[in-house]
Amino acid sequence: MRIAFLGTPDFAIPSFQMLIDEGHELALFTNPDRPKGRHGALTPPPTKELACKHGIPVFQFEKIRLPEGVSALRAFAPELMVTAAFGQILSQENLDIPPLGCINVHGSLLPKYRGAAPIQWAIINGEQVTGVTTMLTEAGLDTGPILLKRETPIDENETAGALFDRLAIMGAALLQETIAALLAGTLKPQPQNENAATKCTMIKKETGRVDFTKPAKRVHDLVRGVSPWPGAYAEMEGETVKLWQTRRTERTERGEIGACVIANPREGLFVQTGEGILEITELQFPGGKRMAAKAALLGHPMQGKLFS
RNA sequence: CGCGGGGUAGAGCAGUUGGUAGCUCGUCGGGCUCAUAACCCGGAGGUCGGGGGUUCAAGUCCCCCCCCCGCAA
Repeated sequence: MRIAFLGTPDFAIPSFQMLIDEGHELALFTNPDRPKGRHGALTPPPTKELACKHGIPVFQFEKIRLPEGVSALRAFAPELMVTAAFGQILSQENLDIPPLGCINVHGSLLPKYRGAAPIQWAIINGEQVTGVTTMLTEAGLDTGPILLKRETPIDENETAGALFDRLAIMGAALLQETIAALLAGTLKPQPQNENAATKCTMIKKETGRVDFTKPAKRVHDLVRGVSPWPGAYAEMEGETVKLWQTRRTERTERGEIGACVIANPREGLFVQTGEGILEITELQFPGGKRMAAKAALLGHPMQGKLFS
C-alpha cells in the first residue's frame, strides 16, 4: 500500500520501521533538519536517517499545511497517511488527500492527555496506568475518533525515557493491528468523550524546576517525568544542581524544607520535602557528569545545606 | 568558529602570590571491640588529559590539540 508517514522523533521510529518491514510503499514527511548539540550542527530527524537507510523518499517542510507541502503530499498520492509524533498540525486539505484517511499514533489513553507531551505528563502527574491509542486524525488537536487502545502500567520508578521507549514499541504494534483491521473493515471508530478530555502542554526547561515544598511523591514523580529531558534541577548555594534519580523513603528526620537532613557517603543524600523525606540517588553538579549521590558526597559536603 | 564550566590516586574533590602533590571514600596490612558498614595506626596506589614554550623550578603562567559537561538553539 502507498503510505505517507509523517513523523519526526524517536517515538515514531518503531512505527516507521514496522511499516518498512511490512513492505509498504512509503514516503516520509518530516520537519527540516535542526541545529543541535553544542556547536549547533544541522542534524536530520531520526526518522529521516531511517528513511535514508532504506532509500525511502524524504520531504521536509516547516509547515506541511502550506501549499508546497500540500502539493508534495498530493504528488505522492498516498492511499493512507500515518502520523506519529509529527509535531505539526495538519490542515483539512492535507487530511483529504489519502482516500483511506489518516491514522495517528498517540502516547496516551485518549481522550486523556491530548497534546504534545503526554508521556512525561502522565508520569509527572503520578498516573499508574497509561497506554497508546490509534485514532482517525482530524483537524483538531488529538480529537479524532478512537480506533484502538492498549493499556500498560507505569512502574513507580519508571522514567519518561523508559516509558517513551515502551510506548513507542507498543504504538508500532497497535498501528500494525489498526491497519490490518482497517483493511479488513472491522474498525469501529468511537468518538472521544469530550467531558473526559484533558490537554497537556509542552515540556519546557522550566518544567524541570523542583519545588521541595511539595510532597516527596510529587517531587519524585517530577524528577522521573522530566528524565532524561529536560532534567530536574534545584539551586544550592547559587549553583544549579540537576537531580537525576530519587527514591521515596519512610524516614522521619525533620528539617527545614529543602535541607539535606542526612548527607554522607555511607548513608546517602536525604532531603526534607513538604511531606516526607526524599532520597536523591543520582545528581549532577555544574561542569560535572551525572553521578551517584554517594560518590558526589565524597567531594561535595552537603550535610545541612539547602536546596531551593 | 554562539556563551560558559571542567579534565589531579580505583571513585568524588582541594591545591592560595610558580617552590617536596593533599582530603574523603575505597583498597591492602595491623590494632581496638561481645560486635560492626563504627573507631585507631600504618601501607600501596598519580608522567596532575596530550604536545610545545617561559623559568633555576610549572598541577599552577603562555600557545596549540583532544575529551567531558551546563546554558542557549
